[in-house]
Amino acid sequence: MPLSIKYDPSEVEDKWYGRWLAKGIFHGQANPKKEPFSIVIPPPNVTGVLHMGHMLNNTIQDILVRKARMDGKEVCWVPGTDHASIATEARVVAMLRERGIKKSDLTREEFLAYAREWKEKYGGIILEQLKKLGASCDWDRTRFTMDDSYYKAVIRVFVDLHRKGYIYRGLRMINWDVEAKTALSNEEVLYKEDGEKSILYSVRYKVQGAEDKWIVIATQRPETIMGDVAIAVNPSDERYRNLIGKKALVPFINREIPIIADDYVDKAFGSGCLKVTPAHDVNDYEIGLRHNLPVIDTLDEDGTLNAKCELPRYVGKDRFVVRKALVKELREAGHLLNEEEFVTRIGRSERTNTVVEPRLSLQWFVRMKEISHRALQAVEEDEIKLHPAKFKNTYRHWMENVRDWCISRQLWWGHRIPAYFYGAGEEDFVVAETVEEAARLATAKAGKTIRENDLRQDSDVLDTWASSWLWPTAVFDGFEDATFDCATGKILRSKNKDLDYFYPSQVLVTAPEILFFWVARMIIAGYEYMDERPFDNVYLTGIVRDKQGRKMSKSLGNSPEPLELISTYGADGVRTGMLFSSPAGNDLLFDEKLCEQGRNFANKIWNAFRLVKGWEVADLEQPTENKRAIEWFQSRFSQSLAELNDHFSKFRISDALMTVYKLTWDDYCAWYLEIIKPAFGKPIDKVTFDATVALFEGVLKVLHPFMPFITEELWHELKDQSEDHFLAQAPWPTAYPVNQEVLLEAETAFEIVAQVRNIRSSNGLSPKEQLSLHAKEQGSFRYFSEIVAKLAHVNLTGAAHTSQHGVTFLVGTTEWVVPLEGKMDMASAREDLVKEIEYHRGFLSSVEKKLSNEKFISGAPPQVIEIERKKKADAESKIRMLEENLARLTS
RNA sequence: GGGAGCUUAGCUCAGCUGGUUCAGAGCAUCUGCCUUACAAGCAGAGGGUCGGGGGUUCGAACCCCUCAGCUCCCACCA
Repeated sequence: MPLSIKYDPSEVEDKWYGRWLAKGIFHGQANPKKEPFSIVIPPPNVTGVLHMGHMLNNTIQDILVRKARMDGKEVCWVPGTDHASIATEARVVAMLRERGIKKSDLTREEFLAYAREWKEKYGGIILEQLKKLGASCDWDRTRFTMDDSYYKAVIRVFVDLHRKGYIYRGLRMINWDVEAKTALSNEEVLYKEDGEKSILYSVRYKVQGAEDKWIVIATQRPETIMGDVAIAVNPSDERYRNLIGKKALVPFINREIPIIADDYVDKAFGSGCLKVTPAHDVNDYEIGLRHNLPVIDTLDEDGTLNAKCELPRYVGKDRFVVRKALVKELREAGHLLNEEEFVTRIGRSERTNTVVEPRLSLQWFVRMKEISHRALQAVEEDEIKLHPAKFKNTYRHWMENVRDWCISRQLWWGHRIPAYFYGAGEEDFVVAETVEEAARLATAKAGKTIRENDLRQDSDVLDTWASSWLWPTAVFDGFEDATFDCATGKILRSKNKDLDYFYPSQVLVTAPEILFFWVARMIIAGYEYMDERPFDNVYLTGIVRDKQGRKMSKSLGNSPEPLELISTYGADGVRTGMLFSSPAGNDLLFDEKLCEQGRNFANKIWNAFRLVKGWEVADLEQPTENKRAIEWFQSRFSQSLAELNDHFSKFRISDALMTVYKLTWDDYCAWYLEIIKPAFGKPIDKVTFDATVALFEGVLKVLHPFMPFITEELWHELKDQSEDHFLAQAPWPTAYPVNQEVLLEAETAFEIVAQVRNIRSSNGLSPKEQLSLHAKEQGSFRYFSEIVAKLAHVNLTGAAHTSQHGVTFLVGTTEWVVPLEGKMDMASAREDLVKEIEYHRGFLSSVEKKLSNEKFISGAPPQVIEIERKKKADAESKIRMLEENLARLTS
């Protein structure tokens, strides 16, 4: 059956993926005879679907992993998913809302049952999609951050860090949704692009102890003035310097508050005076801490004012109602001096669209400074290398300014904080892995019997990153009872074979935007629990954007559907397409044309295969040019291989692909196959054929990490391999001896061929027309005369007759002539010569200028001067030749 | 506001320690080809004052200063 002219990936891909899986070649396990190579996948959100970012990220991981497998390493790429508490909970809430169910009407257990149902339904999708891409993960090891063992690990770590004093409970301003009566994460607070219109009110406060002296503040929240505890001015503000240290009176309630100085205040904004309300503003809270001010919380959790506002007429009324009424009162009392419209950024709840209220509450924190200095050092000293290295700066800056990490989230979907309360006091709690243990500890702490039923577990869950930061160890069950020493809080790696063997992993491939959220914290946890870095290298990919440079997003609708791309262009085509323009750390401006280029490349390989496969092999003598071609390609292949290995070692994956691309297309197809290709219908000699297949095999091998499917298919077709012997497991090729002389001569020969083709093209001569070619000097070729003759369709003849009309060209310093009696376009030949002479004259004069510069002669090293002298001599002789030719053409 | 980075061909990017592997690659463009593996292709060609200005040096895409533009991260203005 004749082979199709086009490569069809559809059947090929599923076939080979199935066979690889069936044979278990992606599974890795401790093997002391081999070097380990492991990667842990950045776990995608469990309910997520594959997007272009995943495609890029996982393609890179797969390339690295497949290369390592061919390098003979014991490879383990651990896949899995993240429970993604906020994202998943939000989606479950939305799903319930569609069904007419409100989260607030459900108990925690009911809600979690829905969430689990959701997870079961959608949880595996993204991993199945990764298989379509060809991802060679060790699927037997698939993990989920809320698997029982993983859950236990997270809780164990919380307990351990608390015991070590790294976790504490503290006050923190959070975003509060007064309608849903719940805290919101930053991600759930939305800001309108251009802000929202609001009114800035100027309100006067009486200065204590001075007749008719007032201080004017600007606020957009007059309803909070009863919570004021100070007025702040900038210390360098001359206008108010004499007021610092005095007191002011809050309107209506006449509470005394100090006038203080703080750098935070912007002299130019409003009146330059800021009312400080620590309970209702983050910055005010910070100022309050600095100046030791009290906190007066005048708002209840439903957004109404409480008794602390000291104005009974407003207690129980909504903050916006109060604002309106209070503005009226202020105006009537003459305290309102000005109202102006201005645009401000107001946060609204993603869930209820209500204006978010900053609110103080008790949260759990990790002390980051204390726990993170080894992690900073590790990157500083290149114990962990970032690629590209420019991210070191960003990393350092963050680590040096790291703030305590708030790890509690007011959600249900996640790891529930293992703190158990037994009394009303702030300190009446214990932290324990189990409720039994908690009861025991509580009894001891309280000094009286506390039963499990008397305990209330903290209702919050942990930040998602407080589970995923354990990923590199937890996926290997590092925190299981048998290997975790609860007394020291260290993992005993010798008791866990897999962990001992595969940790640390060789590389982590992820996006720079989670360098801090995730990468830095994994490093911290790695040192804390393993006493060792979690990975040797971090490869940071860019963001996938569209052609116009916009981030790909659902709402813009500019993100292609990955699976459709795969079915249109083939997985190999999409993989290479994504990598054609994707150096580490650079954003990828995605264009479907790149996938098209990838598909075309696959097709090119396919057709090379068709050509070779179609040859009839005969027991002939091997033509010289074939022998030379084989020698040359072996050297060329080895050169590329060295380049390729170098690129891989530096994680320059795009460059590696480009090397393979050019080796395949230019060197193997365009030059090598064209040289050895027998005339139509003629057989090829066996020696050449066998060598060609062997060389093809080498090309397929280096292509395989990038294009696993087509290469596996062709490898089997080409060599009749047994079905359960895979290219995916074949050893990476080794270099042939490199013959520099052959390489150099090939370069010259190919340039001559191109020059002759150019002459045909500019003189309108057919490629088939036999021409002759000769050098001005003898003995120009040692190996390549037959090859030039074949490719350029020329007869190589002896020295030129100077009288002949012909086109000449220079390659290196040798002059070549193609006699074209009567067939040539004299005018254009002359024009070309004149242009070339001009160019060389210009070049010559710049060299001469350099050489006549006294300072250059005395300052530059001798070899540089020597090079310049040679340039001068070469240019002069070229000009001489060209001028002679021009004279001949003109005569 | 604090920090980091970028600017080289129409586009996306290489360019390591300052000098012949220095001005490159892929794509796109233009010209000619349906030449028996491939038009998803073949052959050939054109294209850049290395963001502007200044400096250091015998010599600068590369080092320093400065201006302009862009991008990202963190904190966010009562």
